[in-house]
Amino acid sequence: MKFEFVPVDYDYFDFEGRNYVKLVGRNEKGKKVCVVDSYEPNFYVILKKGAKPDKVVKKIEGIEVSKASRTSKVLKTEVVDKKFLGKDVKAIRVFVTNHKDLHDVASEIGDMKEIEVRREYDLQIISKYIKENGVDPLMWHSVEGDILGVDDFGGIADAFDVDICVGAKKIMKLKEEKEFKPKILAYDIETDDVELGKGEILMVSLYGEGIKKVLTWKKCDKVQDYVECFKDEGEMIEKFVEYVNEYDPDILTGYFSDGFDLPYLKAASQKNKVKLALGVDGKGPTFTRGRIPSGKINGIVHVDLFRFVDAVFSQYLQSETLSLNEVAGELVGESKEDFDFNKLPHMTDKDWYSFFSYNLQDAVVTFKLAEKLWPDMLEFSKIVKEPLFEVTRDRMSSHVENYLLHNLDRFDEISEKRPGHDEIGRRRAMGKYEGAFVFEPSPGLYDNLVMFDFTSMYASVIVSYNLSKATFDGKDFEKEPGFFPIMLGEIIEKRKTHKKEFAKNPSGMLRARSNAYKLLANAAYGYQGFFGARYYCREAAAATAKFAKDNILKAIDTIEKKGYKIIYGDTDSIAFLQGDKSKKDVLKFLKEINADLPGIMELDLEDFYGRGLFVSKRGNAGGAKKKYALVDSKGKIKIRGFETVRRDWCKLTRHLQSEVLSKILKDGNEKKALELLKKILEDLKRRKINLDDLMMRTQLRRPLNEYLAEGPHVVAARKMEAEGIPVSPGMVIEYFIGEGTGKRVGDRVYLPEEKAKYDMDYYLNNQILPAVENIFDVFDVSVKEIAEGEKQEKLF
DNA sequence: GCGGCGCTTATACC
DNA sequence: ACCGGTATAAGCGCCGC
Repeated sequence: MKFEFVPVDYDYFDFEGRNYVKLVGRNEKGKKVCVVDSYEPNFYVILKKGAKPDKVVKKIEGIEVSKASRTSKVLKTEVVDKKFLGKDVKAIRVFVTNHKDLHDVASEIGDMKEIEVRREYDLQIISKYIKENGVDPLMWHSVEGDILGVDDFGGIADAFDVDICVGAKKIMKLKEEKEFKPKILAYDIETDDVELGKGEILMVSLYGEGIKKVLTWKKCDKVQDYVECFKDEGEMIEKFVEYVNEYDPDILTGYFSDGFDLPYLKAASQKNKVKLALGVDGKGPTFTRGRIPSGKINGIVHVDLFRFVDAVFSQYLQSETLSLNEVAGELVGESKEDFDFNKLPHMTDKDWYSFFSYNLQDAVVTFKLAEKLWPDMLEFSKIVKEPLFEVTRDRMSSHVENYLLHNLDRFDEISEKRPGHDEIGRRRAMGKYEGAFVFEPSPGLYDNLVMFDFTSMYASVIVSYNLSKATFDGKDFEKEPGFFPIMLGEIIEKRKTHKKEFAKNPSGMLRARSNAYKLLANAAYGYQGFFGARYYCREAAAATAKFAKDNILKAIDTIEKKGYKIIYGDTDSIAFLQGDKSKKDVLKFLKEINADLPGIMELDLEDFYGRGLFVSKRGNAGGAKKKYALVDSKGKIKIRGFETVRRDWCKLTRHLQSEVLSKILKDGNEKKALELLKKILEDLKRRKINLDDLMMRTQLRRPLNEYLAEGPHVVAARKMEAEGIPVSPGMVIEYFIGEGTGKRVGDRVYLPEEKAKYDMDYYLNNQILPAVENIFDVFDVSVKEIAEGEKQEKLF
């Protein structure tokens, strides 16, 4: 039979000692299809320059490796002309019966004087399959094959709960790009104890197209039509499984579900002795080990949206935490409902109804977030050619590496290996190299600023100067363009093209595509300096930073020589005074600068700004770097580095400072800002400030026992633990400073629920004054004196 | 008991 | 451990007096 097919989930299995890849996806009719394809595991033995392959081939062909469960042997060899790190090499491609034994066979070959290195025995089988067979994730293919019968592959067709199971004869990518819309199902659980296995699952919500349910066993009124009630936890879980199977999703998604919902469900199903048969194989989820366990379900892609957001988007989001509420609020404009978990021990009927509603809303929000992020997941998957499961969990370094890996064949390149433990140790011990240039500004309020910035500076430096592992000869970087800079150049080019297309014809797909290329370009520099990278090259990373620095310094010099006054600059941006020049003059000058820039490097106009404020460092006379505020021609204010944008300062401070900056930038003087400050000082002293505005929020970044210094947030976290609230790394700890006698700030730490008077002096001297002091200093206004004055007035 | 200072820690910028 | 270096600043904790 022949049909169209889009692979969504990739897996492999062994049959009679050989590897087969199992693809699960949809056909053109929307049916769930499993396609079994054969795969020939192989790796390369790269020969030394001038070495003859014959002797090596002979040794290799006789190799057999016996393990407890199977014997793996070399099936065939091919002598091939390839490239390795840009150099022509002769290599022997070694085909082995089982992928899992590649490493052992490679070791068995051992060191022969003819052999330079062995490579590609350390790649994932699925990655190699995609790379060699070209069956790319989420792309439409035409498949020719036979429906599998009960006798094929030990009867796997029967074991899989899919519409059709086919043994592939031929799989070809379709020429035209066709849309694929996955069936997404979102879920969320609520428990009475957040610690895994300790509590019970009170309810499970499901939300997708045509499904909207809360399953529970706690409260059986038929008040909300979407609530279904069951006899116990086990029965509820069984029904959850049934609904998932019935809905037959491509994607089952949760938020933090790798770390919470799915493992909790698994533990609860074991406790209740019910099957969590979510997979098409009728089996429960498995958890791959790693820093964070990943929950895998056979034939369905389990997507933990938190992982994807955390790994790929977090640095570009405004959200101060990656909670579902904040992230969904920012990305889909929808937020969660409120529920007070303190009510749990004594729930009224009404409390239960609002709890159900809350639980449902979480699944709804998760579903909407999944729909919103779908174009991004899809594009990342298509671009780096890795399955959805991996793509939604990989960090940017892996994305860069996968992009390289899946494009190596165009360059005839054999893949470099992953660094081993010792190599990683050596790389990490190397220490830092010199990085970016930051211009020290003179504190002051400036009118009419121009900001230039280099587009994708580090990436364009890598391309323009050909900086990479394969183009480094130990001393200099070669002229002949290497595959890394070439690919990066393509990435930058594609980003440009898709950005333009998007501007002309906006769509979620184009936005996501353009964005994915942008993120890849931005991560390429860090990748070469990352100790875990296959194509790690410290010299390339250091040279990138150095050439970037040379270029910004040269541009600054050019701009200065033209008669402009430089105000600020950081890494790839330069701010200077427009002076008496017209915007047209500035743009003409920009063109002149661009004409002299090397390679693909490009200086761009970032914007014109009406005013800009720069302050001094605390205690020191020098100008503070990475701290400034600008206002553009539309009156939009851009604040960088100030306490306003730091989540570890209380709201009162942040709001006040933001208002102060805004007034100063808009009015051009400090008068109104000063009035505002006085009002807040007054409110603070009259104890009129809301406690919520005084809450401090600091992230716990390691387990409590690993702290050498006990900062206020660590004290707060210990208090929480003492009260039975579990704390863990990553949590944002909330507390306020109240009155007390202790010497340390930490001695006066109170949790939000604790009853205490706020420490007026602390909030005055450690929050408000420090945040506005340097700003008013620019106008020679001493806020210390003003605060003192207020005190005097009050006394009299 | 207190001020100074180095160190630890969190968070931001690009 | 899961992309890099540069920078600000608070608060702890130890030292010397």
